[in-house]
Amino acid sequence: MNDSEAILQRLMPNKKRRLHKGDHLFRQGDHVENIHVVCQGMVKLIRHSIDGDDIVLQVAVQNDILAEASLFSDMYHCSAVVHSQTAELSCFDRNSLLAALKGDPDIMMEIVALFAHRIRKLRAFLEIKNIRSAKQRMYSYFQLEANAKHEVHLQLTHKDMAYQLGLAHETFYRNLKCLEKEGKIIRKVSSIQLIQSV
Amino acid sequence: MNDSEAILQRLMPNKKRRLHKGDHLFRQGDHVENIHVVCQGMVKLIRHSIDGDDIVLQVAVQNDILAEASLFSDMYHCSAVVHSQTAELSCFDRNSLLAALKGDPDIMMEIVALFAHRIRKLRAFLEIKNIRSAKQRMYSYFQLEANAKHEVHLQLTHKDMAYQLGLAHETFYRNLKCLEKEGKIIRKVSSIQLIQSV
DNA sequence: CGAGTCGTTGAACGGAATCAATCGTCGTGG
DNA sequence: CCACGACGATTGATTCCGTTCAACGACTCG
Repeated sequence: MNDSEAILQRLMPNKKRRLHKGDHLFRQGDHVENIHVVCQGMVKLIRHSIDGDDIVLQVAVQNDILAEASLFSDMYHCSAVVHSQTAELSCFDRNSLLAALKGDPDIMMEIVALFAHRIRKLRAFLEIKNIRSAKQRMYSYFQLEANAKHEVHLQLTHKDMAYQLGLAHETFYRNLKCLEKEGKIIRKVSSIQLIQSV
Repeated sequence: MNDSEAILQRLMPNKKRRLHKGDHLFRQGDHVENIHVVCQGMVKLIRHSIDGDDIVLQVAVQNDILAEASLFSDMYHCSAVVHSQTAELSCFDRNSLLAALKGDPDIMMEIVALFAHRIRKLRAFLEIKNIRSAKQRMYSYFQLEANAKHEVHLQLTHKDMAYQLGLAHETFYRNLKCLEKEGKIIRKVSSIQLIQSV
């Protein structure tokens, strides 16, 4: 269960699907029938362009809604392929969802809030990727993801985090070690503790 | 006028504000009174952390809504500073906006659609920033921004585009030249024409 | 038990950042 | 009206840091 799924579930029942690496959830050009939320695993959204170049539009992990925009489109503008060994998805019928939304302004407002929150986070992330230094970029990321106790709860593997930060995983490991050595963070089993400097 | 402003204007009247470089639109901790849309110029959203590090959350340009999430918060979680020489903003009273939204499900749905669209674009952008090669990153960006005629209309200066792509502006110029030399693009006065390969 | 992947470290290379300098343009103010 | 400053656009030279290639141990899952 996760935020996105929880809100949508209050609107209508959902179905769970379990898929495996390489499976297509949908293909570019398909008619939009379902809206999906990732419960477990990793799904890549890919846009195929005319000249053969594929652009990766999103690497969706836990709690991500697959192609929010497909709610408002009859056709998928990209393909979704499972990238992890397995993936579990929550499916909602698109038309029922739209109808239910229209009939429930309160939940619609919650959706607006959820989306607004996502946008803020994505924007912050974009700026973090403008930081040249790998170490600083990582540290800013931790600051952003940290809770009130300055803990970063790790939901992704280090390798996946490295990818999201736009770093080679080796660089990520090296700088993680370095940050620890400098006393700026403490690595724990499934979290990272940030240390306040002064 | 722009998309964001247009939708909000149908809900309620707005006020225009003109500001200058260095002006604060609001400060972290301030009570949220207005929602702003950038009409012209560049505004930086900055979060100040306890240990003095400032994280840039967003560099807002034309058509961007400043801190969508502030709609659902009583206090600003970041400061907004004008970064260009001048900036023109459209202001909407937050409480009136919320009330108007609740009373108009159709427009609320449009907002959901607008946000969904933004999210998709931001996600695509994030993935583009994972492309290591400057040239490929730029080309993917152009593909993403291109209209049906494979034209990219330039709203930002090259320097600003470079920044958004996370590149030094020199690198941007060099690779722009290179892409043109390779016949992949044609530079025009206020647009770039993409050439389909094969 | 073996395949696959994560986590980790080392060495070398390459490409982007950085520093630096020039030209053109635009706006401003004396 | 022109001189001046500010900034965008452009190119060259050099440096540096992140990528890449490579290799290994640990762990999980079938």
